[in-house]
Amino acid sequence: MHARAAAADQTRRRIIEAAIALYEARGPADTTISAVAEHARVQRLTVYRHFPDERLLLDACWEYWSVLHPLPPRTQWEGIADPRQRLRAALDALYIYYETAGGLLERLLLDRARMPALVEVMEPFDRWLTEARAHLVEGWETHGRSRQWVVALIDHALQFTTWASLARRG
Amino acid sequence: MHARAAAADQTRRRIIEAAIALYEARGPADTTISAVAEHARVQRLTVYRHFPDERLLLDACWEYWSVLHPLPPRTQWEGIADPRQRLRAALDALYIYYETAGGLLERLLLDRARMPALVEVMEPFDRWLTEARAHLVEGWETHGRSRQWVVALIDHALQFTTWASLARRG
DNA sequence: TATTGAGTGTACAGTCATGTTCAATAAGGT
DNA sequence: ACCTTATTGAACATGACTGTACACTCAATA
Repeated sequence: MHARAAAADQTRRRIIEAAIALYEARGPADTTISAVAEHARVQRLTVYRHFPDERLLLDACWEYWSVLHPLPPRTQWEGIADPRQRLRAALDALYIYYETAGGLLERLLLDRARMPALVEVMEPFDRWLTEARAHLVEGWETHGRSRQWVVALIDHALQFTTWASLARRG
Repeated sequence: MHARAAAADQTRRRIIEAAIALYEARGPADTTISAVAEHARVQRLTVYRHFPDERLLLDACWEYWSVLHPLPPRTQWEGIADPRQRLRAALDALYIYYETAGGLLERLLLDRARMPALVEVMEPFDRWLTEARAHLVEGWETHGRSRQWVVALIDHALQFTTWASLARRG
């Protein structure tokens, strides 16, 4: 019970990689099981065998992909006392992440409105952002501005769309 | 030949308004002809009679909606000499537009990737942004930064996503 | 060697939207 | 009163995708 399971795992991986490729190309909401099977050069039934529910495929893809594109560890900046330097370090790390993960991430974020399951699947990403923001808004002086202003700006800087908009022009 | 044409126009308007409502709720890409007919309380065939092609419906909706939500005239700021004040005036006007038009605009921008026709339909909007940017980037002093930096920042400030992200928190 | 099971090929029923046709209705126009 | 026409209601063929079923192959395993 070894070479057998390995072959099955190989098939499973092919399916996952095909799904991710299609997610990236057309977005998960427009990716059909049929297309995944075809792209993985596998019978449609085989996909159902490995992933009876589409949600299971989604989970598997996210897990597989998360290992290839890990979110930057918060330890990189949470020791920095100066809020300005801390934010800079955090944004540097986050923007590198966006740079490498952006291909799929963009599609996932776009399709969240249409696929409720995506919101749950991407929960680690949202939690990362939320916790990072909570940490990064501490310690700033509000030069006359309201504190809400600082939060809004930092939150905006963390958004993927912000990085995408700025990166488009360098 | 009067009350007759008026009634037909009324039906046409009901269809357009129903379509816009659905575009705003689910996005144009996920709006079916059947749903439009149902929402307008009209037979599906009637929709086809008025708009043989889905593209024609899209055009009619954009035209109808554009009148209700006109883009701010560029004359509001193009006379201002100081680039800083000029940008401020332009952003004020644009953000008011986003405030009122955002409901549908957000959906249209989201669905552009899936509906090539949308890109053509929204061409006036894109052209507005392009021309505004070309005008607004003039006259700035680049304090050591490259000129590309100025363009990127102004372009970013004009984006709908920027307004949406900042407006979410005030 | 007999068995197990992953994967195949085909098939069928069900759903949903499309696009088109046809006869019937009801109201406006002349 | 007679024509015109927008709208209706029903029908039909088509296409894409889903989910499930069944019989089959072939290689790994015990």
